[in-house]
Amino acid sequence: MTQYEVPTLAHVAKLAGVSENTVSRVIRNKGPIADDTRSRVVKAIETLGYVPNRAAGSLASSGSLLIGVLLPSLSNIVFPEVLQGIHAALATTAYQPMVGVTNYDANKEQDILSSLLAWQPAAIVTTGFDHTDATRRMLDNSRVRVAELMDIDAEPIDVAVGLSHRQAGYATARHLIKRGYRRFGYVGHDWVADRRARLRYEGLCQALSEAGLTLRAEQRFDGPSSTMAGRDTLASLCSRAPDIDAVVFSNDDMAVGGFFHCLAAGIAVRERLALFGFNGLDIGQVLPMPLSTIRSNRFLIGKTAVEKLLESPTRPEARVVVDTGFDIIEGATA
Amino acid sequence: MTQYEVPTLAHVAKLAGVSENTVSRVIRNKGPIADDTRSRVVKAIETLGYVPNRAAGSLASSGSLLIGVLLPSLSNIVFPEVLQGIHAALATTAYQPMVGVTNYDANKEQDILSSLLAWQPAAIVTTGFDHTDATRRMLDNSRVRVAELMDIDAEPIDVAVGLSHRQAGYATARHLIKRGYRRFGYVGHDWVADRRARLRYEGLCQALSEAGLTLRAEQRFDGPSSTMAGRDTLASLCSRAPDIDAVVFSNDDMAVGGFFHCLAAGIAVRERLALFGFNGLDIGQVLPMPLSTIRSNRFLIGKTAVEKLLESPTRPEARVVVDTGFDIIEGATA
DNA sequence: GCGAAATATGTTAGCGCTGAGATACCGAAT
DNA sequence: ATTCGGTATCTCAGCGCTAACATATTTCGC
Repeated sequence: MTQYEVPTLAHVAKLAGVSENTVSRVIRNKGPIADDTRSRVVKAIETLGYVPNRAAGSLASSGSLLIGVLLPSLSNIVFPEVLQGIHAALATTAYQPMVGVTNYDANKEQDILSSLLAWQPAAIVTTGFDHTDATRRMLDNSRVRVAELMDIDAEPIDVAVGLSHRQAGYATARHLIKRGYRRFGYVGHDWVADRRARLRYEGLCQALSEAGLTLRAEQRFDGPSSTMAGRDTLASLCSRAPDIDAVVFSNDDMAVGGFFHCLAAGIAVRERLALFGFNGLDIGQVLPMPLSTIRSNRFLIGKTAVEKLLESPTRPEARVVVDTGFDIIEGATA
Repeated sequence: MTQYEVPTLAHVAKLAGVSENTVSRVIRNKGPIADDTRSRVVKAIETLGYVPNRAAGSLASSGSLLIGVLLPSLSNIVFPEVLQGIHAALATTAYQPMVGVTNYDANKEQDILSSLLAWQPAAIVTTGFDHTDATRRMLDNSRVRVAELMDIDAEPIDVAVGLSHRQAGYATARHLIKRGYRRFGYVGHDWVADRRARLRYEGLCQALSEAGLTLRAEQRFDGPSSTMAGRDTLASLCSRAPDIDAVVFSNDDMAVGGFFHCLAAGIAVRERLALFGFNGLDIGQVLPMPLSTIRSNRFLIGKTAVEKLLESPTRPEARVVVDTGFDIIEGATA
């Protein structure tokens, strides 16, 4: 080995005085190895600073220790949290995640998926059920395990882990009705991209309708959710419908923005106008009045998904749906 | 090809009636190809649903289109933003990022780095200058390109992209002094992990000292930064040192928490107590009073780093330092 | 109209590793 | 002693692709 050559298995094998295959087995902890041999090999690896070439390994074994992860966005803190759960579940294993960001675009998802599949991942973790036909076909052909996260309101390809957003919306309305609110408003964001926000909205409307109520006013910001969008959209809603007594927001980011609007406009939160979010983000719970909202267990969703996937290398007969549930956080704003 | 076999180059080549190499060249857009041949190949690829095996490609060409990314955390929104910049710069290329999360732990960074290097990435993007010796050695041996992000207050391995945190701290103090504040407090978080927070602190102290001032009181939360930590730590600082007129926070998360404390405790922000953060996060700018802070250009840092790395596949002679700068956001809290 | 350059494609030898099977050695049971 | 099963190791082909070179065909300058 010259000074400028990256060491390979062969170099390690030669230095340790064993065959390449033996080195390989030491590294992968596979098959019986004499203690003496093992320590010689380990020493050789350290001496050379050998780093295995996984491309070669993956090629030879036609498989890899990669988990492909497809997330719609990283600016919405919810998804980094899911990713943390995924990392947590993988921490004790030899698997590594490989992350792609789709910007809520099914075609982009398809592109990224194909480049992820090119690495022969052991499994794919993706978000929601909105996939192109080509995406579904690729997933089927590759026969990798697939987890679809966040949502359980549809039939999964293999595993789904999440919560029923429809039920969450429904529960929101029931909770607010029980607390005496009657004149409801809704502040949302672009739900072409965010199908789950729409499901919550539908659940909300259904519960209202069952109680003989309707939304007095609603307004959707035409773009992704953000605190600023929540603040401005609530401002606009209030000027159009000053008589509402409770506003449901599409999520906590929007709701926190709404809270700031109330603060600036001198609207007494809860007494004059109740605010309700979704997600249970930290930021909502640190407000001078903790935000009333629903906790979705993002970390748990990521973690559970990976655990389920690693249970078996091949798809089981039956599809699996894991409901990670949700809790109402009473808070002080509704 | 039987029904349950994944198609390879050979299958495509046979179907299109050309050699494997020709197919490979069509896929990689390399070398001259007759239009007629190209379309036959493309059609064959589509017919078979062929997905190239990158492990094989990477092995054959001893290189890959991967960029290894090492981030200390995903819960601090700053890093997802950097990652977005990285994604943005890669979007027009065939490169893919492969992300690892180190939890601010240099040993974990080392472990993850070695598994990233096992995929023969074209470049590594990491955070800060705190690496173990083994990490430095691995990076040197592999001779991949390396970008160290966020910070430019030390000598980089190859490329550094970020801002001078020392100067940012210094500028904070100068700004506040100019506005008439004299009795300073500091609220921070665990800076064993977050070296950059400490650099800002040092710059701050230096500027104060040059102006004949000192920190009247300071308190550090023993854990990662968060809104809640900021709120509670400011509360504690205020009870110990009620006479201060300005508080510098280690970052915006902490500062927003501080703002909430003032709100809840009825402290008039700016009139009685000025608040100053760092980062220029959205959340700070949506408060009823926009937070006075310093904008660090996270997205730009990620984007620039990737652009610099892709300029050349090998390390240039001279090390490169890109200062993405910072701006003072005047805001309304200081 | 001939050689040189440009264009288009084919051939071959690995890249570094792992799976399958072969081999060698040992102690225990017959 | 012979067989046997277990343990430890080796041999070797080949995963799917690409680099390098070889070959064929066309184009063009003069």
